Amino acid sequence: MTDVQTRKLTRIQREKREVILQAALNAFSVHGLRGATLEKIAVEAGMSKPHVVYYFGSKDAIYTELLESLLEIWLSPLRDISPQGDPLAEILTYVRRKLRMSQEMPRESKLFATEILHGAPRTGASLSGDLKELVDEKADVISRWSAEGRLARIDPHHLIFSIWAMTQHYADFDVQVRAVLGAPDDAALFSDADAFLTDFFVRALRPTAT
Amino acid sequence: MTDVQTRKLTRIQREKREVILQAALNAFSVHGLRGATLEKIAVEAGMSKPHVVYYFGSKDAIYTELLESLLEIWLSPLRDISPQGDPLAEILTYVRRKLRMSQEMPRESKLFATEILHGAPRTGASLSGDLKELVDEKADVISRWSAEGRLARIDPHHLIFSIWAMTQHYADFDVQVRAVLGAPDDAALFSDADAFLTDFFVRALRPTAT
DNA sequence: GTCTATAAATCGATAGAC
DNA sequence: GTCTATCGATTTATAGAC
Repeated sequence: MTDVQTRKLTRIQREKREVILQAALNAFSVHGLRGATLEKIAVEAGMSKPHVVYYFGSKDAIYTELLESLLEIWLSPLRDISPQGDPLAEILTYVRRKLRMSQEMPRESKLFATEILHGAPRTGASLSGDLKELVDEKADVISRWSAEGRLARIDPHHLIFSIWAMTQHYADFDVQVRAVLGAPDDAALFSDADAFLTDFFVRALRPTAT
Repeated sequence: MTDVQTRKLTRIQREKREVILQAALNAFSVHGLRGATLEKIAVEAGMSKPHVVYYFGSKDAIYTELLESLLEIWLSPLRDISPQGDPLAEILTYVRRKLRMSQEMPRESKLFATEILHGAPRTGASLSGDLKELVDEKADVISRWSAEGRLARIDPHHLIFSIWAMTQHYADFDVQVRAVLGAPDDAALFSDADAFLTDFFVRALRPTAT
């Protein structure tokens, strides 16, 4: 390992790495790992191809670094679900934060989507390890809420899947969504989606009166 | 154009093309257009690389042919929603057929998912043309049902998006779903998903008593 | 129709000057 | 640290024998 990655970084080095990571995120999120080229990343980052390699060692290393550095942010809304909060409010907040992330971080959403779609060769261990642990923990919380009658009886794991699916759909398949809706502006689209999802989950999750 | 595609096909030619298309579907659905190689397709199809090219002209042509030939099947459940049927039953049937397609045709689901995720360069016109037309038509039907009080008041376009998202999630992100659930067998997973989705959409769509 | 051999292009990564 | 030039590997597609 002779790349700059393994040593202490100066401010300028950190900034350069950040520029490269942003350019790489643009490329990878649209074309995938194989489809994106070092050349395209270098041009967008405003430096030469060897210079990009100099900072990360390889194209693969940039991709892996992106995935790892974004994972915590990506999972934070789920992590923040609190057992002490109001059940319906906690879940609605989670849904809304995930939807807002689809609006504000569509590239990150697509990056994870392609990675998992292609079999998660770099993230497989993390999925069945840390992610499973986190989801199981929150699923337990939701189960308890259901058992206490504070939430409709519902399979907590599949509920979490449904939230992932519905919110990330607006980022991952935005081309299709916008084509079908006739290219609405961003604000209108996500405002409608927020209203829809809120209403949808309230109906599905409000405990039925006994 | 000198490939066999442009001429009338014998039975043997059709069968060979079908073998190639199946091998290509395996490769493209896992690795995407760029990630899949002609070599891998040829090996799996049991013939040489030039032979594969001989039958379709190019790797791109195989990919495009796959997308086009699968589109009708892929949209048929939506097309079959009948304005004459019972509203809730029609939509639940749609949800279940889409979920069954995720179980039985995961490769096709992933093929469309990667295509749209990467910006739908080959399908863009079809999305804002035929697909938009079909979705708008069915959205009108759902709107009428809502207006007549036979279904909850709900945004029909976003309802259709939510059905796409939740059902296709089980095919497109199956690696993640299985990792989080601890690798359940196929039958159990989709049986649970069916029960969850049925219950979920019944709650969300049943008209509220006035 | 089907193959082997290979051309042609692309792309990730390295060498070496400054 | 940063560049130009280029290597070497991969990969799509073609040439040409059978």
